[in-house]
Amino acid sequence: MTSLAEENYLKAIYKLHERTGTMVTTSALAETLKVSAASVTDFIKKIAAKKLVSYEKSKGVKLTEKGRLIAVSIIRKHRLWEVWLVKKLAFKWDEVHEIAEQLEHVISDELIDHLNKHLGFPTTDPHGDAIPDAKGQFAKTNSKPMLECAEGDRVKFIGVAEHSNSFLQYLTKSNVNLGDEMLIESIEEFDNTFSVKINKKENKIFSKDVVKNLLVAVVR
Amino acid sequence: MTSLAEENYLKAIYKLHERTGTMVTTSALAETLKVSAASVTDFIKKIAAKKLVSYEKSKGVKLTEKGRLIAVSIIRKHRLWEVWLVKKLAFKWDEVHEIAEQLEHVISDELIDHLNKHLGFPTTDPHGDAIPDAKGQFAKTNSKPMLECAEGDRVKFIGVAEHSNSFLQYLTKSNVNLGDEMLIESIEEFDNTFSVKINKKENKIFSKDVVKNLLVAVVR
DNA sequence: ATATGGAATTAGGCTTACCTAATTTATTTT
DNA sequence: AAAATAAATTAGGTAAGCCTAATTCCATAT
Repeated sequence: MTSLAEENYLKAIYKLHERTGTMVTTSALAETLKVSAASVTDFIKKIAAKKLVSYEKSKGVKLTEKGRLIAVSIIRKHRLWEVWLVKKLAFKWDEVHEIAEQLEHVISDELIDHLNKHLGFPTTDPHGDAIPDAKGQFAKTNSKPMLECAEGDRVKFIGVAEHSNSFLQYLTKSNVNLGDEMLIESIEEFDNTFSVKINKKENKIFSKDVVKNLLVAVVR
Repeated sequence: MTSLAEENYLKAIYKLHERTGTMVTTSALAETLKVSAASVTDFIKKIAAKKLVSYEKSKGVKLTEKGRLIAVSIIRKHRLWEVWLVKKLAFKWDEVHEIAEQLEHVISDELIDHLNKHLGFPTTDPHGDAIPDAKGQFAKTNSKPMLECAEGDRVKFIGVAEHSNSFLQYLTKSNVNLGDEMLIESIEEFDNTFSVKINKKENKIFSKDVVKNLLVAVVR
């Protein structure tokens, strides 16, 4: 018996913890869920009573293993639906989030199994994020922000650290796509502007704001 | 702004009206929605205030055009999802109802358009029910229960009047499938048992309870 | 060690969609 | 037509998930 609200709280706690690595604060949750801090305090007490989170008054919350499994199953569903929307329904990668936010709450393990099979058991979503398996395990990846690369590195673009429509649309418009191979030709030390050769053809200039959000894997 | 509960009430009213042809009673709604009659009276007043139904106290409700359009759009989504579940995900026709009951409430016109296209613009669902178009129009069909046929009629099995799992599973088990051609060889006058030749090969005996739920179109 | 500003909690309320019990209305049966 | 029965409505109440306003807690600066 997991309500819609519960699923959204657990998912938000998971994602905030992923970003910060610390306990999740009431105000951060209120901000992401667009509800008042008072509502968050209220709700947290309820899910703490159900042992989905551990709660330290005035300090914040952390998912229990039970809560984590629910959160991850929602994320799994969300990402599988995103793959479907892009691969089968021809949506763009910047159009799928809101729809997947609804689809992720549909309850049927058989549905998810069939969908997973229909998609050929994908391991990443259209933004390069890993899809956890049915047991809640993530394959670990060796990606890092391009910002951490050095001149001369040859890398593959495998994910984004920022999922806003404006960033995704900037990449689409610039014809930068997941899977592209990139050679970092030079880095301007002053402002971290990167000069990159893409797929051995085009040259592109990326600002620091861009390279810190491009996740890459070093090739060779 | 149509809530989940509203969508379910409107759909239930639509379906009950379709079966009975009359105003829909409080008790019939309570029965199908599995809520108390008092809750129904309550809710009906709210949707009547929104002009989704016309309500005559103690007599029942009828959908307004506004309410009908919402109900039909839910039915459209439900049936498109059922097609997807059967055609693309390989579910059986008796496994899709509950899942489609959840998917039908996902809100995105673009999603439905893309899904419709992905499915090749189907006009009927896996049970032979017509899928209304985006404007809420149904193509009219000329189907009738096999019970109304005469000896010697050659017909095509195009739908079911009863959607229970037990009936659907009976048909599957008997290897009777949508699209089968059937020749009515004889009818036992006493109890309306039909002897039918299917696809010019197998002979089958159908009880009255079966033939009244097989919807067919006369061929030629 | 204390004051202060921001974060969190408590108190008290609201709305939605449900409930049971009591009452009223409508339909049958006698 | 009156009585009995069935259906519908009203009255009063609950839980979930939200709100604002008031209060308390906590970290930091003085």
